[in-house]
Amino acid sequence: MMELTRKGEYAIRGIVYLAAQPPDRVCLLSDIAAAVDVPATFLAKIFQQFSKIGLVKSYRGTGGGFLLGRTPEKITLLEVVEAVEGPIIPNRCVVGAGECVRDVSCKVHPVWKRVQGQVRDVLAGVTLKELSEE
Amino acid sequence: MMELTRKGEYAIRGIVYLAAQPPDRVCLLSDIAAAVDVPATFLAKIFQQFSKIGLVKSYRGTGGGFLLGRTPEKITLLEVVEAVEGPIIPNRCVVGAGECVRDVSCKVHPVWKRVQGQVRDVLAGVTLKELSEE
DNA sequence: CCTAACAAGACATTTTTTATCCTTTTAGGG
DNA sequence: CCCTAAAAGGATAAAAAATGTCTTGTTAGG
Ligand code: SF4
Ligand code: SF4
Repeated sequence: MMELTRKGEYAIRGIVYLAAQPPDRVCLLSDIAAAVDVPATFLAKIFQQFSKIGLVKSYRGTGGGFLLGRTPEKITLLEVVEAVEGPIIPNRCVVGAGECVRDVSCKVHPVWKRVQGQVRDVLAGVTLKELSEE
Repeated sequence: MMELTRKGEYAIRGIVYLAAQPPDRVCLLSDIAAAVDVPATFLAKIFQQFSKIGLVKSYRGTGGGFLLGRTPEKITLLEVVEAVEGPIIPNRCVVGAGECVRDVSCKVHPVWKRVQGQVRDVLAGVTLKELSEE
C-alpha cells in the first residue's frame, strides 16, 4: 500500500539530477535518462508533464534540452510527486465530498485526512536544493 | 499515489462493524458483508487473512461466524491495514538495505523513511474502539 | 449423516503500470 | 531553403496488480 510508482521514482531522480547541474546548463533528455538510469522514452513522458506545469523549461531543436523551471530551493518534492502521480490520496473519500456516501458520519474519514496532511507536509518540506547538494 | 485499495477499505469497514457489535456476538460473514456493502466472497478472503494473524476469531459450522480477536481498544488501524495491504511502503527503498543501489548516498531515501513513520504513527494512534463508537 | 459455516485454491476480468514506437512540431545551422 | 537535432504528442502493447467469482474441502452441530 501507498507505494510510489516507478514513474514517480523516475521523475524524482530525473529532476534532482537536473537540479544538481549548473543553473543554466541545458540538459539533453537522453543524457539525463542515462545518468539516472531510466528508459529515455519513459522519462520523456515524465518531463513533458513537468514542462506543462512549468517545473522544467524545454527547448526544441539543435541545442535544445531541459532546464529547471525555477531555482531548486523553490521546487518541493510534493510538487514533483504530484506532477506525475496526481494528488496525495490515501483513500478516495479525501478527494472531496460525495466520493463516499458514508463520509458524513464515518470515523475513519478524518484519519485519512490526517494521513494526507502528514504526507503532504513531509514532502512539502523538502526542496530540490536539499536533494541535489552533495 | 498512495491510495488504499478496495481491499483495504473493505477490511476496515468489515472489522469496524465487528467491533461495533456486542462483545460476544458471533457474526456471520454474510451479515457483515451485507451491512458494510462489500461482496461477500471478497470479504471472506479478507477475514481469512484477519483470522490467520488472530485479528479475528472464526468458528465453523452451525452457529459459527466471526468474533473480534481482541478487545477493540487493543486493535489499531495500522494492524488492520497492514494485515491486508502489507507493510506501509512509500517507496521500495524503505523495505530494507539493498533494495536500491543508490540508497547509501541518496538524499531522498530518508524522506520516504519519514513519510513511512508519519503514516504509521497516525494509523497506529487510532483503535477500533474509537472507530466503532457512535 | 445432513446441513451450516468458514478455509483454501484456482480462475477470470478489469484496471493500472510500464513501457515502446511513430509521427509531428520547433529550432538552428549551413 | 533544406537538413538535422531535439522535444511533443498520440497510439499501442506487454506485464502486473486489483477485484472479484467459483469450486471444492474442512469443521462443527443437531
Ligand atoms: S473511510 Fe469512511 S468516508 Fe472514507 S471511503 Fe471509507 S467509509 Fe467512506
Ligand atoms: S529514493 Fe533514493 S534510495 Fe530510494 S529508491 Fe529512489 S534513488 Fe533509491
